[in-house]
Amino acid sequence: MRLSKSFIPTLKEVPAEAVIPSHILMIRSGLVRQVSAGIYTWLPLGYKVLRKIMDIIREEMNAIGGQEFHFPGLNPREIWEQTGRVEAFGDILFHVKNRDYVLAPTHEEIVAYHAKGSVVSYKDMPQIWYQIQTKFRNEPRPRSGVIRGRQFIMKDAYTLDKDTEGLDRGYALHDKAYRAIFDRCGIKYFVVGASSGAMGGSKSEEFMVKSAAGEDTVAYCEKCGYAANAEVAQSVAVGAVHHPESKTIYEISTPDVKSIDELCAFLKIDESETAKSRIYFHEGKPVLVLMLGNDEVNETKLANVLGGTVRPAHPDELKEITGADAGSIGPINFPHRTIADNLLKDGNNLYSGANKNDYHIGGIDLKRDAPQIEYFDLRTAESGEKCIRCGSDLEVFKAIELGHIFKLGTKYSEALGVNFLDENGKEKPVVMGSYGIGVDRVFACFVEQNYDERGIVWKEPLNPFDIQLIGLNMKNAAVADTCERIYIDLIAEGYEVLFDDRLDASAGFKFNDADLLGMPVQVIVGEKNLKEGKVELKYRKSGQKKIVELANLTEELQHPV
RNA sequence: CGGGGCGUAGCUCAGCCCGGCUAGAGCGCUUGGUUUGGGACCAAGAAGUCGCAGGUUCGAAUCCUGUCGCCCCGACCA
Repeated sequence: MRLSKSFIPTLKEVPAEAVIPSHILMIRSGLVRQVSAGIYTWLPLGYKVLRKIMDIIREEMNAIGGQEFHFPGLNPREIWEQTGRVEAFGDILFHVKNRDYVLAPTHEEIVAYHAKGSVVSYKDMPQIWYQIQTKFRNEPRPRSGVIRGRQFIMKDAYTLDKDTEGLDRGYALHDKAYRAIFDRCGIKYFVVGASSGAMGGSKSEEFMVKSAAGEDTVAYCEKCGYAANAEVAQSVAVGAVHHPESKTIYEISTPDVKSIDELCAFLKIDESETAKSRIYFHEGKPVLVLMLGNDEVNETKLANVLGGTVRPAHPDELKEITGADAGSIGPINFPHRTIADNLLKDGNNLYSGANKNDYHIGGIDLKRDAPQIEYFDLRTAESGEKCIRCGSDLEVFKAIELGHIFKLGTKYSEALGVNFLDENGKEKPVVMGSYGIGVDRVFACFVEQNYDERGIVWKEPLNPFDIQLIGLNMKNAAVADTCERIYIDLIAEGYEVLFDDRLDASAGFKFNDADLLGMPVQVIVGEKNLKEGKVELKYRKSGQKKIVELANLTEELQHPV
């Protein structure tokens, strides 16, 4: 393709609305353009790559027996009422104003609609149905370019089975297909077991990519693959020390000491000798939560332990409950339920608040002085702690969700009456699974993982072109003629070539554009080298350059360095 | 929905606090010429109802009110 005739609007300057690298580069290199918040046009070069991603997805979905559909984006609201999801989605669901239609944010309802009355016998199953289609969600805050949009492209698949064993098989097939898809796209990812949230159903796994732009926080062990959402992640951390001699408790005047850091500095002690108190409300009653040192309370774990929901106490409530303000609260003589993190279990000679402003208590032996305490895992795992499975270092970081596979079960088939007759002539609801991939996210994540200060660094197989052919001075007849010949030859060899044939662009301009666009190989034709019958090859990733005989060009291209 | 920021030419921004001649710069664009190995140079030019609406004022990009949009943090997130 000739650059002079292509619509590839590159930008030298960073667009004001973009913040994260992939978003900036996707706009700067003319792949996408924003139309409105969370709404993007895929420009020709970007769409070319997007199609390559979709082709890979198609191949792998077809390989596990998937059949491609194209479901409508516009759905009758009535179907969504039947599963209760108009209410469940709430404001996220787009409603059409002049008809009783909604814009589909996913397609379980439509799949169930088609299955009903058509998939009627156990002999009709299993089925794997999928599509690659635009989805609509009225996100309250679109962000990070195409990573969270109001309109996005999703590959969604659905399995229909007669029993849970069938569902297990379909689920396993998708797990395999997803790994193949992300591997082929050249994306570094990991898999996290997750709760299935509002989708309903039991088991689910998320395919994640590490990224500062991510919306989830996960703990991950590279060594053994242990990965968990930070809300539930466990880790091995050093607990409170049990000294052979337990001191007796004593009160210490600690004027203006409010935090653990200040307490440690004031008493010249280590964090591991302190216990931090937090007051939460659970079912209307206060609960003191005691953590080692500066460990943060994990509210998800706390809620799981107590059952139901919890909320932190307001500052004005603290005084009433404890007799002190935040910073001086402690477990000794605390009149309500007290629970503590496992790391404090054997602690003695600890320091904590005295429930009296500006006073702390030292010499605490929790077993002796607060025997009523119940112990649970309540802390949030942090980087550098050890993996509970293999003991290696655990890393906690932000991640983007690329794909999610769910065992739905019979939620939708029961709601919509999608039943079949089994071997015994007994009527049963179809067992469903649901499997999504954010196609635009695959694109953005690839860019997040493959760029440098000059631009995107494409690699097989997603690269939009194999080669960028650069004619440095196209007004020079020898350069122009040689470029034309190389262009035709390379295409004949089967390469996809982007030919920078612009007449008026200067050399530096073309070099910078080529680096920004990021094709794996640049073939550079300039007067200087051409006089000696040579052209230059530049490999985008390494930056390595090589002057080669024009006659040997195609051969050289077959042996990349 | 809470907090913060921004809206001036295709893009990036200055001007606004402290109202006053004809609203600016760089990049990009058009025309002509010179250039061509790391975002060239010279000359001439086109391009903005200063987001929108109302108000204050002799006078508003600038002050006030409202409204819409965009970005960031948080909440939310199959």
